[in-house]
Amino acid sequence: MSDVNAFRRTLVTSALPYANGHIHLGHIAGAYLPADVYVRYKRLKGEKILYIGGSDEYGVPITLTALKEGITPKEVIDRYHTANADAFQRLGISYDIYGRTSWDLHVDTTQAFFTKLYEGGYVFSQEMEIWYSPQLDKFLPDRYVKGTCPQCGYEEANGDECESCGAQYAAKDLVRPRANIPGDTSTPILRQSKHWFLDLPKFTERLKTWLDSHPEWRANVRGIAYGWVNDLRARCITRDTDWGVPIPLEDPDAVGKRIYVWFDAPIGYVTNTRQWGIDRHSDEAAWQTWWKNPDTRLLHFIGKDNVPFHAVIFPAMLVGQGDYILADNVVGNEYLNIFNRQTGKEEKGSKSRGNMISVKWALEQFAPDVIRYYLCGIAPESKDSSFDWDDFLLRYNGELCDVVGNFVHRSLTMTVKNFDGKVPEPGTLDDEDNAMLAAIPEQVDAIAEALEGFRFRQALERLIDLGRKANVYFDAKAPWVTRKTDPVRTATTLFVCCQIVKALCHVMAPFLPDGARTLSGVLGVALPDGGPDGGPDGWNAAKEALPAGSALQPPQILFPKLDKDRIAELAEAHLRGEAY
RNA sequence: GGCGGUGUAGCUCAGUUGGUUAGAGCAGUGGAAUCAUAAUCCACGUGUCCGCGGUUCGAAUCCGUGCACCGCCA
Repeated sequence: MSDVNAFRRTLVTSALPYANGHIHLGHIAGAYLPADVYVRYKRLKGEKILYIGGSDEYGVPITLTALKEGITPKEVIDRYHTANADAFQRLGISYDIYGRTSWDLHVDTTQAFFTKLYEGGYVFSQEMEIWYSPQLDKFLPDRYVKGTCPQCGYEEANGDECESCGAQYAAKDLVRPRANIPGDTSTPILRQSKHWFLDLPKFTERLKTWLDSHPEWRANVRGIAYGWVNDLRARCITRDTDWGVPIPLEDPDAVGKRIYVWFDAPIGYVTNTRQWGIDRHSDEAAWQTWWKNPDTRLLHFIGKDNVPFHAVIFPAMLVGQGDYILADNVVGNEYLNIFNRQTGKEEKGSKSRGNMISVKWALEQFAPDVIRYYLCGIAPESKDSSFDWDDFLLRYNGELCDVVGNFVHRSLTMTVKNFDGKVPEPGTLDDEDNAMLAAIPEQVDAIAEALEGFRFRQALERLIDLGRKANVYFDAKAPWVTRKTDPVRTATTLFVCCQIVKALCHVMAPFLPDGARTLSGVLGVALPDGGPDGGPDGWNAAKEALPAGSALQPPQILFPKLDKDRIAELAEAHLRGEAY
């Protein structure tokens, strides 16, 4: 296990969503929100951190969408890139850059990766049999061909895999092939085509050593990664298509072919870091600090489908470059399912089922903090979890609003009303006061510990726990009673409450940026937001006192409660498939 | 078929390196309070810790095996 304290800066990536559809809540709960919470926490703490994201814009499914809609691939990716970038921004996923693999710069980065691997002897070519359309005089890569699955007989199987039974097979094994292109009525035939392969077995020992050095990773990630590394096979990295990065070889067989999307997609992290350096520092070489300096800590946040790429294949590609760092952790998440109240069962989110909830739709219904709270609370960290409307209402209203929000509000309104809008001067602190004050740094550290270990649900639970302790204290001290008899006692109680509110303001910032911002305005405290260059420590500042006499603005409700009937209506709309 | 993950109170889950009567929240029942977003607080749990076998003075925690669910790869 690496010594986390030995690193000087952190580079965080979230999987690049495919620009062929709208991002949905499952994406957010797995790969984006946890990363964002982590990044915001580190920024608040003043550590140097850079957060990279972007759209994955090449590949056959995008050209298929274009064909079916009668538009260009460029129009497809522009539509979804714009929509997804906007959804992320509004939800507060705070990328330092949200790039695109269609950028010209990405051709350069990808080709450099390919060339280095080629020259290092990690890429070889081989002839293979591919389906070919006599009518269009074109090869038909993977999803351009449909047919009957050789395993289960499903008639809508793709060229290389079956959605029904999950089987993967060689193209030539597909039964009764047909072109999946509007207008092409010919029957595909098999033809030889030369392709290039990444020789993964050559990286086996290096990858094993690396995995062995990280016993602290999540069990699911380690399990999947070892499964792959123990049985590595060469993988094809080119495709018969014109939508992708050109193959940087003089070979005439490379004409009309492109680098396969799974190869160039993770390289997008590097491209986008390069672009960030150019935009931010006008420095073409700024990115190298983040990718080649061993005192940089690289972290990938992904869903489980992406584990093989981030824990095996991309690292192999990095090893092949010679001078890149490898990830210090791959934070892989399970899936977020959808709980169907009608059937009482969990189901997988899928477009054909129409049960997906897009971020776009969710943001039309709820404030970002509302979505962030629930999704962080049910993040599928060690096993699948599910989105459930009843649970959503219960968690958000019952925990965030009632426990934390209401504590903040009852404390501040009573303080402002009775002490002239200022933090009161405390009298002598008794044992309960001291115990409560002592609990603040304990709880702040406990939340930090959970965040450092990528246990986001636990971190959020500990935040709520501080609110629970605070309510117990408030009730025990009953300031609404002492107010009539003992002003000094009341002042002392509310002074302590103000300290808790202040701590809550800091610790909620990574999870609930809007609520934290509003509250920081009421309290007049600063929430620093460092970034790649670092800054002051606004996390541990949660433990510092808000001095007596500090002016308070009139309190506002941070987290308005959700109406039960409205949630029921939205759940109905969701059932009707209107949430995507 | 091979592999991985998960399996703890009605529900959602905590349970660090094996050690005293296995915990929390929600829901439920009863009570207190009324400052507050009708928000809070207190009290109340006879749970084959999935089953079976093993290691150990002692296992929810380690090993083996079987079962169930989810997923990856064939």
